Amino acid sequence: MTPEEKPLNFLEQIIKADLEAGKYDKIITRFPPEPNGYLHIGHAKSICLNFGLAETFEGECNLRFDDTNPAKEDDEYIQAIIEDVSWLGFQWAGEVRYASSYFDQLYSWAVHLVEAGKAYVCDLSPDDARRYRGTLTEAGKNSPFRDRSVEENLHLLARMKAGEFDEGSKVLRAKIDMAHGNMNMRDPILYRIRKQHHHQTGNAWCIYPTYDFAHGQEDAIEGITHSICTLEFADHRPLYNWFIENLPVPAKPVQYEFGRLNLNYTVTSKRKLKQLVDENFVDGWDDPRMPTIAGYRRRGYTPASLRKFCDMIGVTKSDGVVDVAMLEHAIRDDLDKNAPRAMCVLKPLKVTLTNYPESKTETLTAPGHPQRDDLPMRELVFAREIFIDAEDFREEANKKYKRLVIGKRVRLRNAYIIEADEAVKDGKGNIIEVRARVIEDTLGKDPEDGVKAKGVIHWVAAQHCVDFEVRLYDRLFNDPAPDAGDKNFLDHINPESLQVLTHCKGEPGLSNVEIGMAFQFEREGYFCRDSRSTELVFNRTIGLRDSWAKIAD
RNA sequence: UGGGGUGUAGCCAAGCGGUAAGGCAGCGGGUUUUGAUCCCGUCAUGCGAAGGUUCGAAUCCUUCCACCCCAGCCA
Repeated sequence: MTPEEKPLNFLEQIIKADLEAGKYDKIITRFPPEPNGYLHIGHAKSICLNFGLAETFEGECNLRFDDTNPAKEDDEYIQAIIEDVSWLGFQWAGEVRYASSYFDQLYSWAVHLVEAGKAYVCDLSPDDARRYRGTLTEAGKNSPFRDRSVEENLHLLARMKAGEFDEGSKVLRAKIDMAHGNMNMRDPILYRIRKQHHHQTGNAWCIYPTYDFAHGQEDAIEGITHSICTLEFADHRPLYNWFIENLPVPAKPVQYEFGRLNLNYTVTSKRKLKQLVDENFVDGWDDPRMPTIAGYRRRGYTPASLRKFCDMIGVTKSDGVVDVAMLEHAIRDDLDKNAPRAMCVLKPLKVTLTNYPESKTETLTAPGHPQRDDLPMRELVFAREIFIDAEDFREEANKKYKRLVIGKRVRLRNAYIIEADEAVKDGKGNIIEVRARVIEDTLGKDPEDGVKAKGVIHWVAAQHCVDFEVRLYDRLFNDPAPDAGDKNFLDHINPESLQVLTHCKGEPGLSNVEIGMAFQFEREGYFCRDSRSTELVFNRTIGLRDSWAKIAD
């Protein structure tokens, strides 16, 4: 399907209609993360949505940190988030923005509500406040502090701001309706006392606005036209609108909600991801097994693959669970088209070519990519002793096995056909070497005797290869829904999510590749050079699709 | 017993009264010096259920059912 045929999602339909109706000259969206953790794949969906909408409709998208809770936030997260959004390939309009830079304005709007008799200082303790709030099916009751005079409220609010009260002793609440069916409308809290150092404003404040009181007003200040958030905020919308209607804001943004991304075999909850990091189940926020943008980056996923994935899954209001196979498809698709090929033997088994002279070597050339001639050719050295993968040899096998078997032939990728003669074993019966023969004149052609090779295997010359470590990553969880119901996600961590292989043997060209550089190790999968190791280490991004694996078992 | 939201194939998802797009996964076949890629074919008489309106319903109406979110001084 060509791009112009692609159906519009519900948000695109709304925006298109708004623009056609002349409601806006230009749309402005925003991506508003709280800097309390690293961004994960679910955020990637939101980023692609918000920035994508701005791109599609020639509008703008802001990057704004929703930093209203200093207790959970950290500057480290701000830097990481900025890097991740940039890496995905998006550019925000103007400078990075902070909710905290609007604190003065927010405070004066709080005063405005107090003056209008629409907000009051409440002394209820957190426990009492909960009791007064009622339940899902029973109305709450009014706080005994609800009818304080405007003057008293003004005075108390000023004293809260001045730091005269303890944390938890007072809050500022909107005066709406304690019997409302929507809990968010039962006199929601606007300000709470937090005597905390803030990463942006330092010690300037000891009261901080809540999400509800801050978010819509931030949107209004920035002239956001379409404020897009996830489904769980849908019942905050009436409150969002209440503030917009009761405050002298410079614009009237509208909130829309979409279904957040859920991925099977994956956990996407900042709290749980933080726990994996803090309790050392993984190596950090950018551990290649983490579903964080930083993790995918280090794993070898490309920005294009993540954007393609977000494009594939669509945007709707239904909450489903996307099959992680879709993500894997997106990265395979990108890397298949773009990653140069190389050969790497993961589990080396020596093969001696008995009819190939000991002193002889040949330099062979191989294409950088089978379907692309714009990628440079590579040079391979062929010699008497080579390594093949232990999995590619069996003393005997049935007809389905298309690799090296004694008495049978196999094609060495980009080189000769060989035929195996015998397996050499150690005292315990382990195969330690295979002795084989090169079939003459089979470089780029079939043997003259007409006996073709059944399969193709990869190899490297024993004296002309690079030795390095390879990290084989697999999914972090072995349960499709590790945190469903009352399951403990930690019980479903895949013990084989990381397998470290040392002394893997790669072709010579791999000796000096850039950090992050991606390759397809032919017949194995896609790998990229790890960004945190000074030594040569390759991370497996994803294996090749493997129909043999199904036949084999 | 409250409020909000969602139900189209194993999964994601088009569809907006004119007779069920597309992708992922799967299955079958072809090409192949990667058991990859690529190509071809196949995969919902059916749209949560039951009624109704209509020449015609996944689309409109009624009732019912299932699932998700909300009782933080988190976002």
